[in-house]
Amino acid sequence: MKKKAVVNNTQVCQIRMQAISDTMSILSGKWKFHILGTLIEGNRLGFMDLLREVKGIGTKMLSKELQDLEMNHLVSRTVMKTKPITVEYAITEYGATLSPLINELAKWGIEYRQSILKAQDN
Amino acid sequence: MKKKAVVNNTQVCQIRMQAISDTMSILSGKWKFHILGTLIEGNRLGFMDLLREVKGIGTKMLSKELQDLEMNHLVSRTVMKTKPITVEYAITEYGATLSPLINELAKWGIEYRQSILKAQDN
DNA sequence: ACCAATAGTTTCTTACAGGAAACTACTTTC
DNA sequence: GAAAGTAGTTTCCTGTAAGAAACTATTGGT
Repeated sequence: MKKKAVVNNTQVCQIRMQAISDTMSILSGKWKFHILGTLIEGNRLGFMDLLREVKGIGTKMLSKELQDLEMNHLVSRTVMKTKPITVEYAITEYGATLSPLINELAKWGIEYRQSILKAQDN
Repeated sequence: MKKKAVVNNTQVCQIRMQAISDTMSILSGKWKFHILGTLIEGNRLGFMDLLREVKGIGTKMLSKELQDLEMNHLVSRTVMKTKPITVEYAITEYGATLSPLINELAKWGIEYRQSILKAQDN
């Protein structure tokens, strides 16, 4: 009798797994959370502002990541008719729905650090 | 007057960013969430069980990812004195603290799918 | 003796992510 | 007219993630 998968073959499980993959794929890469976090914090930033805020990122990556985020409607891009032209990036209403998730990530990471410190005290 | 970063230079912000990086680094890779989700669902699984449950993964990746998770105390590995030897992997108490985060990821992904379907109805 | 199942490790190869630096293009300021 | 600021793009290079396949090693079943 061959064994089969028994845990992960319920439909609810499949859908959840797929959903997690979707989310992670949209937020993949080294910089997405930094950019989103920065835009949630200080709304309406120019390209050069973001380049300064998101420490370590280069123009290529910033440009590419912003395009990804814009494509997924998490960030809006507005060209202003100033001279020289400036571009304003902002978090969208939809992008703001990521806040609880980002908070969970931050919360877990902070607690993780604390648990390591505690473990070292022994 | 040179512009400086103004949004992300508060200490709270720095700590949160670092925490998010920590979390993402611990959960990095294509398979971590699948493995953790599977172990949360069905506790105590053998290596071959996981190989069957986590669809698409190979032995090398499963082995490596389990080592990572064990190193970070999210998963426990117990060698049973059966013959032939079997190994039981289980989520730790600490690993279970990831549940809220995993739920948020799944929730957001499911809502994302629904928002795309709605947008197509227009 | 041979196959199947346990739990991995090792090797080889490929694809992609990401970084550095140079470049485009326009405008304002000195 | 040169420098500096706006917002990117392009090219070239490298390290790592990941997959496929073969291999080790032990034991049980027929």
